[in-house]
Amino acid sequence: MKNKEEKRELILQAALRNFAEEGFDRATMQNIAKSAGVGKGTTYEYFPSKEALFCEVLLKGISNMVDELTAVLQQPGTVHEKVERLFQKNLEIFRTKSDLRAIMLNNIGKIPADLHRQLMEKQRELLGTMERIFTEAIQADEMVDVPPRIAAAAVLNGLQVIYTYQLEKGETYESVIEHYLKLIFHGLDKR
Amino acid sequence: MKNKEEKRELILQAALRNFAEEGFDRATMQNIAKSAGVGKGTTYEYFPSKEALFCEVLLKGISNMVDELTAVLQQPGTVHEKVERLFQKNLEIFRTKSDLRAIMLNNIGKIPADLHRQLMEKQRELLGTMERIFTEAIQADEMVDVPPRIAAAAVLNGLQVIYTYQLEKGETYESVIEHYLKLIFHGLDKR
Amino acid sequence: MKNKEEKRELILQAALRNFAEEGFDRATMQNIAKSAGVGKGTTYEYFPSKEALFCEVLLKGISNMVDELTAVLQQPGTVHEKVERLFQKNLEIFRTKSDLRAIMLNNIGKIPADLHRQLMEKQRELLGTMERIFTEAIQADEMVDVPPRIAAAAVLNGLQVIYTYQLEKGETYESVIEHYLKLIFHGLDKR
Amino acid sequence: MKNKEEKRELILQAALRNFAEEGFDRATMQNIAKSAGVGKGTTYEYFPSKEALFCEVLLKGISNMVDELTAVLQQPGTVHEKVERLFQKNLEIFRTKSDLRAIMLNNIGKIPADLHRQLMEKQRELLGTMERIFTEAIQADEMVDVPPRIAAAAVLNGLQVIYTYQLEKGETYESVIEHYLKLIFHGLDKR
DNA sequence: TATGAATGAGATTTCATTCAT
DNA sequence: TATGAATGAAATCTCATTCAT
Repeated sequence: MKNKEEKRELILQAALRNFAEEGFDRATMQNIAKSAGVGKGTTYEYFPSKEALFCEVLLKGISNMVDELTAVLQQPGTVHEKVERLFQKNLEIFRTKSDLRAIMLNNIGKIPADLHRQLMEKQRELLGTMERIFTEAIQADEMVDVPPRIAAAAVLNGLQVIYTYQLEKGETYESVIEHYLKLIFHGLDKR
Repeated sequence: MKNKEEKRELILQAALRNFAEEGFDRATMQNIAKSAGVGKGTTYEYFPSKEALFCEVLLKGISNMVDELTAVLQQPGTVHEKVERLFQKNLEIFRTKSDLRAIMLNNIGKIPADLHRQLMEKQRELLGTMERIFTEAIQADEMVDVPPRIAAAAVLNGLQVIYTYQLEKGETYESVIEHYLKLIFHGLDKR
Repeated sequence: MKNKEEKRELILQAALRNFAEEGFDRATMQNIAKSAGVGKGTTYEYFPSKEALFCEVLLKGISNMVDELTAVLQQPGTVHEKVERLFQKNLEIFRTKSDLRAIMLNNIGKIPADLHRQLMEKQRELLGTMERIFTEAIQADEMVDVPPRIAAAAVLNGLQVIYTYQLEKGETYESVIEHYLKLIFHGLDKR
Repeated sequence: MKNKEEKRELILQAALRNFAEEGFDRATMQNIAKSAGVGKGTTYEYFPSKEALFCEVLLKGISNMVDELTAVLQQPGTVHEKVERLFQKNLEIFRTKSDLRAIMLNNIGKIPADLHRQLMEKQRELLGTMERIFTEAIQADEMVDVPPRIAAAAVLNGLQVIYTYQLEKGETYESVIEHYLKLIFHGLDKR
């Protein structure tokens, strides 16, 4: 017999898959339970409602993701190195956690205000970290003097390109990122 | 008495509002009809199904939006001017067409394959226009030599910042855009 | 412009076809009107309701059918000849008025009590005619002495065989009827 | 608490009654559920759709009926005895299973092609049994030499008389059957 | 008189949630 | 604790009928 924590985790993972594939409304507790290999009623022993389950899936997933991104930013190095590692980690997440991103993309409107606040808070954490790095870099004369918060937002927003960009023949995500980073650091204008 | 085209438009607008506020699944034909000031059955006189209505709302909205953005890119000017106008038009759309964006954000998963293809096509049009502008600018030695498609994707992706950025005290979207454009053209690195 | 009676007839015929193909519930006034080449509202100028239209279609059709069958019974001849003509006329009706029979088969339950009474009355007329013929034949010692009403019911019931019998290779309805008549007159027992 | 099989049976019986009284289209799952003493959703736990429920009701009922009729034909005896028992069993069914017949009469058009094939197959079984009996009887010189299949169809068709015949004062179904059988065996002609 | 746009009652079906076992 | 049978609210869609033109 599995212990409680393991079964809880099983349900969370099954929910992640189902919400990703079907979206919040179309995913059913029935299927989530079946995916998890438990009875329908059992899910309600661990989570009080479908919405609560959804929230936990999302909060946990996003938190992990943000934590991973934050971690690479906090490793020592230049701004260049940090941003580059950020994009590489982002690619890794894109490749390994498609479920989470699918949920994010399709269910933003289903997120209760309460959870939304928590999620924004998490995101702001990452933005804050990025901003701090830029502030220091500006002070250290390591980069151009732009409002660091806007720069941080711009770079973080750039992480999304990978989710919409259609690879051309011969391109790899790695090569795209390489060019993308060049743009971020050099800009469009010639020097 | 309104004529048929006007009533159709009325329903489309009511649907836009409802889909934006509730998402596809939660929005009900009942409410859309009430919003439009018509009976439930009447909506079915104009649109064969909820999905068909949804598709038309989306296709029409996105098409208009892309057309507007494309239009400003095609007015004469330097790359600088074009990209700047693009961001300003984007801000204008953001301020006037929040409903459409809300639908886009929350219902990607509900978009039928058929419509999805049409939408991607529209989006590719815009990307293509941007890419062509960059290609010419590179040939004219007006901008740095990066793969123009990637640059185009980067700039277009940048349009989304406005939808997530949280204004600080004293900031306006106009000032944010100003800094943002500076980043796009100059990059983070000092010269 | 057609006159009123012609348009009425047009609607009745369209209704006959539609009720036959779809059954009472599935047939729609919309389609009936379209089949008749008139507007939806127009049908209501001629018939107060869907049910009323259905009743008139049925009553008219059955009345015609019974009248045709009655007519052949009233032509002079022996019992043999009359019953034989009855079956032949029945075959003719089967071949030319499949719509009416389709309605009869599938919509008995939809027939309002009021119409049902009228229909039974019509049927009883035919039964009565047949019964009278048998009564006379018995008195004339032309046929065996059985309760003429039961004999009449048996023969009339026999008319239905044609609607369920599946022809074998080489058989024709004509040949089936020939054997069938032999049975009616001679019975199963050897003599 | 009833077990699953019993509840299933309860719903089937409620459906039988409702389909008989209202016809397929007018009968509602709501009412069927109420008749069965269960909730609306419960019916869908046992039958995937209204149509599936209808099919099962019909197939089960007809199968039972045909099996009962077949059984009496297979008991030993002369052709006379067999046909007589057939009519008596038919009367018994008529008296005890009016619901089923009502459905048959009023909903032929609602029967899905798939079920229709199964039903015809069942009916053909009975026709085949009857035909075989007649074939043997003819070979044994026990009855007149008519195509046995036609004779079988005629006799089986005769079973329906009971569903349309209106009893006169002083008549009973038993007496009607008695005369009817006489007709089948002796025919109308005098000897 | 002829029309068809407008309507809303009503049907089937889904599924989150409860609760007896 | 774990289960799944039972439930009914709610959503989409159909169509007879009305009525303004």
